[in-house]
Amino acid sequence: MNIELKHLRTILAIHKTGSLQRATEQLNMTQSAISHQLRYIREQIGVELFVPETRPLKLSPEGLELIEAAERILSEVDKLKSRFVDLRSGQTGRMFIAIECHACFEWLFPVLNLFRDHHSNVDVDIKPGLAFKAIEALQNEEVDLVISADPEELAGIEFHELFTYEPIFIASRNHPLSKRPYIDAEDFADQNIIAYPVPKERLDLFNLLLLPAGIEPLSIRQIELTSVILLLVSANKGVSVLPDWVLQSSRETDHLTQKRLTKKGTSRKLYAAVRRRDSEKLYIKTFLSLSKNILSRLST
Amino acid sequence: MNIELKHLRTILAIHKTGSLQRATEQLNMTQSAISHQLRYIREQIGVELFVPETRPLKLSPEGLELIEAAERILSEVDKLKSRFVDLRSGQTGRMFIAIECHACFEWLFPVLNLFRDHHSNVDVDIKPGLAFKAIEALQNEEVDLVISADPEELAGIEFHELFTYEPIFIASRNHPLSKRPYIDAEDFADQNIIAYPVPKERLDLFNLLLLPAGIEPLSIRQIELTSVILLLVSANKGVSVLPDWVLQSSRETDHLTQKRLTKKGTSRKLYAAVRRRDSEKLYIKTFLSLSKNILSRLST
DNA sequence: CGTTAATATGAATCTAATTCATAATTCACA
DNA sequence: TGTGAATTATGAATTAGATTCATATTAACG
Repeated sequence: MNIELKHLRTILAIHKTGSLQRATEQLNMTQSAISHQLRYIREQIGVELFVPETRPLKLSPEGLELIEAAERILSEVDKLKSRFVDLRSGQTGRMFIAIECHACFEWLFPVLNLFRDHHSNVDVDIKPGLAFKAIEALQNEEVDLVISADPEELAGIEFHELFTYEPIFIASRNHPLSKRPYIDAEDFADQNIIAYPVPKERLDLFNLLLLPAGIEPLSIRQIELTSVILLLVSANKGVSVLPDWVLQSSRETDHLTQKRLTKKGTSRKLYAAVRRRDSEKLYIKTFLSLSKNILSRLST
Repeated sequence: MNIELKHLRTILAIHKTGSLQRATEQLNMTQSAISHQLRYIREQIGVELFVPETRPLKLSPEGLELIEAAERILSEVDKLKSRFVDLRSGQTGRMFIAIECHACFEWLFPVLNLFRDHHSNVDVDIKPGLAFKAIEALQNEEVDLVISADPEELAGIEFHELFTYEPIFIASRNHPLSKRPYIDAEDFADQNIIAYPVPKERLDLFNLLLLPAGIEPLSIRQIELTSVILLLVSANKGVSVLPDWVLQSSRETDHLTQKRLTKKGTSRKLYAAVRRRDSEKLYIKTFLSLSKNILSRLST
């Protein structure tokens, strides 16, 4: 027995209009086509759906059952369709975020709070623990957006620039380096560094200064939470380098000095990577736009 | 956007087998056909269902949603299909009964009680008030079975003989006619008749005797309920003619005499009319067979 | 990195749905 | 009841669309 949705729609149209003739308008088919189809359906299900030789067409009890089931099924299908229309247009969807950049929680949470006001239908989550494989996870569709500082050329992936920030040296007010106008690579040679627990090459300090200069600090202490890093630095247990936005938005900077790295200062850019296919989605655009403006919001 | 059940089945098969190649077995199609279909579906819904360039094929979040909906929809369709298989085979269905014959309640209820044991899935009802238009209602599919004493040749309608019965004259023990060995048409000329409230031509007494003989009784009193007729006859308010089975199964016959109509007695047959299309249905067959045997059951 | 297995693609083929033309029914109204 | 108008059914011709075949392309795994 082969039934297709097309057949259910035909039966429904015949029933609603009361005749094959009038159903032609709804279905955009000739009366003949409808008649042929009706016969096919009758053969398939083997049960008379309409009382024969009556006009207007009257449903048999079996036909009535079919109509009821057909309405249920078709409405379910319509729901599915409109769901996909929404998905396609970005009215709704999933936005799982991977962050390569450890400090990014600081601005990401405020962004997501704003985001929720615009797109409460979008299923948002932050997937930690993907730090290194984040872009791979994006290609795999395990996540839908990656915050990264290292854009690459990849098929199907787009990197959108979010904002530029400056990595800033911090130390206790009592620290010897707090006298300097700025900090250079060599200054770290005898320092205890406090940093996020990620490979060196992904820390701005190493990336921009120490690795190019070939300088190794005295020690590196790895700390997960930004506020703990600030605490330890305040207590003069070491020095650190954090993005300027972290220091702007934190309330625990009273006992700290902040210095530029190198005389001219340094800068890095943050990017959001998404699959090209997703980049037109409304909620992705919203997210990008909110992210680009978040720093000015945080500083006010 | 055009989606058919076929497409849902294809997606489901691909997902379950994990590859187009293996889905060929389930779907009985070539890999090429499946690939073409998959592309068509993608175009229709405009959303990537599988993560591209991965093997084994992995569902995208949207694809997962589709699968879940597809399973719901297809299971609903399967339910509908098996419903029709049942309907066609007569495992289930509707059996609305119209009775032209007023006294038939007497044996119909016992039959339906037995019937329920065999076909609890069948929706049974007795539709009163259709007395005259019963066969028409059968053609209209308002009812599915008619108990009738007057078979006709009608397209699409079959009359199945149930049993033969004898219309019997009853009167009070004190009634003058109770002395007679049998009753003839002329005997009714000065009698008060008690009968069901139906047109004369549908009463056995008139049908068989009085109309052919051109005899009019003194009066006719119309009474709905069989037990009330028996009561009135017992009380000598008039005489009546009832089918033999009524008298056999009744407990209120003590004060009555029963006489044959005419010396040789009379007989009538009862039929069940059904639409030809329904006559192969299991439950219809069961009903016919139970009805044919009901009289012997009642008399024991 | 090459070999193997799987998927995608284009053209050809084939199936099945639709239309066209027309016959057969049914309905309404005289 | 019969007659004309409207509706449905049917068969053949056409068309659309689904499937296959042959083959190119792409991933997977040693």
